[in-house]
Amino acid sequence: MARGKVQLKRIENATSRQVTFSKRKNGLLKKAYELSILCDAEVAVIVFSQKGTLFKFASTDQIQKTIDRYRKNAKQLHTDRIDVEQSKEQLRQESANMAKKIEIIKILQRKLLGQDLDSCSPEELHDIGNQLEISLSNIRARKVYVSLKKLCQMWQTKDCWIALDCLIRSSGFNQ
Amino acid sequence: MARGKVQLKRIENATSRQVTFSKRKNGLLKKAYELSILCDAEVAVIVFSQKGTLFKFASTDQIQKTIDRYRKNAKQLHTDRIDVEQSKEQLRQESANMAKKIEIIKILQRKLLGQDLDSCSPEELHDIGNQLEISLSNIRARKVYVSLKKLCQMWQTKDCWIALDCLIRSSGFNQ
DNA sequence: AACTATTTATAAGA
DNA sequence: TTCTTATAAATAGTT
Repeated sequence: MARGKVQLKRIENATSRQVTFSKRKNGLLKKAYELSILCDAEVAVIVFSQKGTLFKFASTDQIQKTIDRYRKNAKQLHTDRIDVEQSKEQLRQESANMAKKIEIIKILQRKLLGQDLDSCSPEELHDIGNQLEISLSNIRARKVYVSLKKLCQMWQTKDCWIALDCLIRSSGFNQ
Repeated sequence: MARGKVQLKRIENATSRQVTFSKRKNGLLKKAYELSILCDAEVAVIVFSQKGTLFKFASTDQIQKTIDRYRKNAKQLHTDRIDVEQSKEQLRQESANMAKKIEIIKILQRKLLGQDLDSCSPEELHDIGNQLEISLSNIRARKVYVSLKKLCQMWQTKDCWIALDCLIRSSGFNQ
């Protein structure tokens, strides 16, 4: 813009380029500042020199923060996203595992309920049958225990005749 | 910068301010472009008009991406985060629900296995006992079916004597 | 949106 | 780097 028009292309001479960078960089930042003041606009300018030095201008705190985020480098934001995705993936995996677990439990459940037995091998039929026998005997034992407990309580409260009646009935029906 | 020096302060006249904004904004972006070309620098400029319209310049892809993030506007980023948190929360809820489901199933399972019966009411004991009886009779029926099927196959393959032997044994032991 | 008088920015030289 | 200065660019006020 002075002493000769300049071609819009990379300045080959390194020194010249450095000088021009310094001048124009300052000009750009000044212009940005003026624009923000005169027109009450929110302006942010980020300039990296070839060496990697950062120059910046920001008119407000809010954009300043955003620029700070830039300064921390895009990688940080990227990393954050990856972290979020990973934790979501983890949760998805947990869900999937639980779903499998539920399936497995349900398959056994159905067999214990006497369903889907055609998918059982003879050995499995045998094992489940045994387990059910054990379960049933536990159930029966528990019933006897519950009945006797009730009976004892009644006996203690002197409801002798009612207790005796219960004893007779439970031996006949409940078991 | 022409027809009178300008005071570096907010232009009060709204129209004037708008016009100046438009002109200087273009000038700023042009300068940024020139700087990036002439000096091979990485330049990004972000300008928000008073209305909130965004104008930007970026010399490279890498900063372009960062500027795109700006363009989404801080609110958008915030919204994205909320969305992410919500979907994570959803997954957490699903997991929690599945965990509950597993617990409920397991409680019944344990009872079907004849465990934890002391937590059962007499009615529940009765129901589970009935269910187990049903399960057992299904198991027995299945065993009979499997045995008979095997027997029929043997009969068809003319293994008469073996079949007969099995029949005798299964009636004695397997059932 | 165009014009243009001036101010500003800056390329080249010192 | 900084200063100088001729000249290119930008732009404030006007049309």
